[in-house]
Amino acid sequence: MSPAGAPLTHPTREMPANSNALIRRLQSLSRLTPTERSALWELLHAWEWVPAGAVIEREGDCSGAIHALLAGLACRHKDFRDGRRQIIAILFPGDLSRNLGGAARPTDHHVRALTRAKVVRIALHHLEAVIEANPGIERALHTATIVEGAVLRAWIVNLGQRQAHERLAHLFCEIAHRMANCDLSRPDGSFELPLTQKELGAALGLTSVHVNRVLQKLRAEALVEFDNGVLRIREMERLRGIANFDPAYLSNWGHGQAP
Amino acid sequence: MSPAGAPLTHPTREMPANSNALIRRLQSLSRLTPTERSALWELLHAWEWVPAGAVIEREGDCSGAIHALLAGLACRHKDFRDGRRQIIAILFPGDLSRNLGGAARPTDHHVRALTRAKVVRIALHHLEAVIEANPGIERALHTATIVEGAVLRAWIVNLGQRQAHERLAHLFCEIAHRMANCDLSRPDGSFELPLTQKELGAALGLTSVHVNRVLQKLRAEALVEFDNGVLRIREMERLRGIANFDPAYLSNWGHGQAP
DNA sequence: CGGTTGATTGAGGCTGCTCAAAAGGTGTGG
DNA sequence: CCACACCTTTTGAGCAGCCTCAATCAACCG
Repeated sequence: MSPAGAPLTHPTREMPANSNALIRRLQSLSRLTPTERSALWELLHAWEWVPAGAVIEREGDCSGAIHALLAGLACRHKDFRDGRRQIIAILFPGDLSRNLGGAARPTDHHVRALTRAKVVRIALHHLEAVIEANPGIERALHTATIVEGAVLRAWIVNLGQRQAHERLAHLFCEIAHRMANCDLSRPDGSFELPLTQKELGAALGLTSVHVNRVLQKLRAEALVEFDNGVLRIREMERLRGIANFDPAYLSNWGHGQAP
Repeated sequence: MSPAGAPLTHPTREMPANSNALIRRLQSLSRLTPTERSALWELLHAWEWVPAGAVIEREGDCSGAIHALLAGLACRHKDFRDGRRQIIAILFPGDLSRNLGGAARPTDHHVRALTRAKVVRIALHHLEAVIEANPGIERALHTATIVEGAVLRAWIVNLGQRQAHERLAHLFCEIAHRMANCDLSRPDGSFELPLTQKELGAALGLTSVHVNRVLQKLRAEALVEFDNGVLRIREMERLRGIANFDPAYLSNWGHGQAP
């Protein structure tokens, strides 16, 4: 809890680095020096809460800023004119709205808060200046981009090859692992997941009606409980078997430190 | 053909940089100095041809090397034990088997030649040394990663929301644009695309039987011709309309130079 | 010529969609 | 406190997109 303030020059007593989701994330991807941690900390103090449903970044935006999610859940999604919506990715605390290096391009999708969310806007020139002085941060950000790419590929496989119940099972497995990585799981393994069935459908390429029926089947087989925005996976092993889920893609073996 | 052992002081007459697909690609993503171009050239002289179907990189591989595709087509794909296969991405000349920074992790999918392909293996430590001396190369590689991410997101939308005929139309549009970017289109806009209907199905999450029927419909409406491994889009505008295709995600506006 | 691979066609069936309506929950205003 | 609107979940009936299985045809190759 307390900052573990090992002074280099003298990293402030005010920097509870471990309480910041982005710093925690980057630290798990690549080692950060105390200087780098405090440089990050400087970027992140002007956060604010936004309500569920708020648009964090609009499609077409090229305002020269990126946003970091510090608490809550968000998603990337693309809307069609006829009402179809695809959720492309789910963002957890510590995720960024854009990848470094692509920040100058207009975004091709919306980023939206799925829950009340703690968000900080980071001006691009500001971030670049910090990176300039702290190459370790750049390395960590690029590693984050790599892991995100692996998740996108897993989603493609999920949408392309699996049937509805396998698809939902896989999504639940992924979310459970990422929740645990963010320390958002309760002791019994359950966690808050305030997604509607419509939103699950938008992530899975299914209608909310069908999600409902599939969910009932998973419930009936005592695999999961999902009520009141809380998901509890009762039999992870069987669920993993159904989904053919392998969590390797979510971690960063090989580079930096392992979780 | 000949390795062009150029001293980096004088940018040799032997370096037809524009004849190398990777150099051309990176150049289009970010400006490269002559020194950087020749440093890249050094990395790429030991290429070889591999036959169609050859595995370029195996799932689970962590050999400390990445592969660059210099000619031909390749794909990333994931296989299930029961025979299902999803093609996750199509690689064009100038694409890499892995993203820089993730090269030390074991790959989570196969990379396979779709046609006879010109491939060069690049040892990781070698690449890192070159990047160390030429930061412009690193920037270009990261931009390539960003663009690749945009393509993955477009595939997720395609698989999740579009019906078979829209899906196929979208894939054809994407391929046509990327072919043109690689100067692989003929004057009449047609190009070689030696994919089987089974492979198209594996990319689109459809069976080859259904791909066949959808293809017939597109043909019947005079939208495309697809015979003998050659695709010709006869009415790009209408095809784009069906697919709801917007090519913006394939380019790199904002950073470096525009195509 | 037989063997193999890919394209094509047909019949039938299942998964997941559409349309519709009812039930449960929540917040708002009278 | 109730009435009302609104959203989400749930359920049902019918349909359609896509799959499965199977067979035929065409091209290529040793």
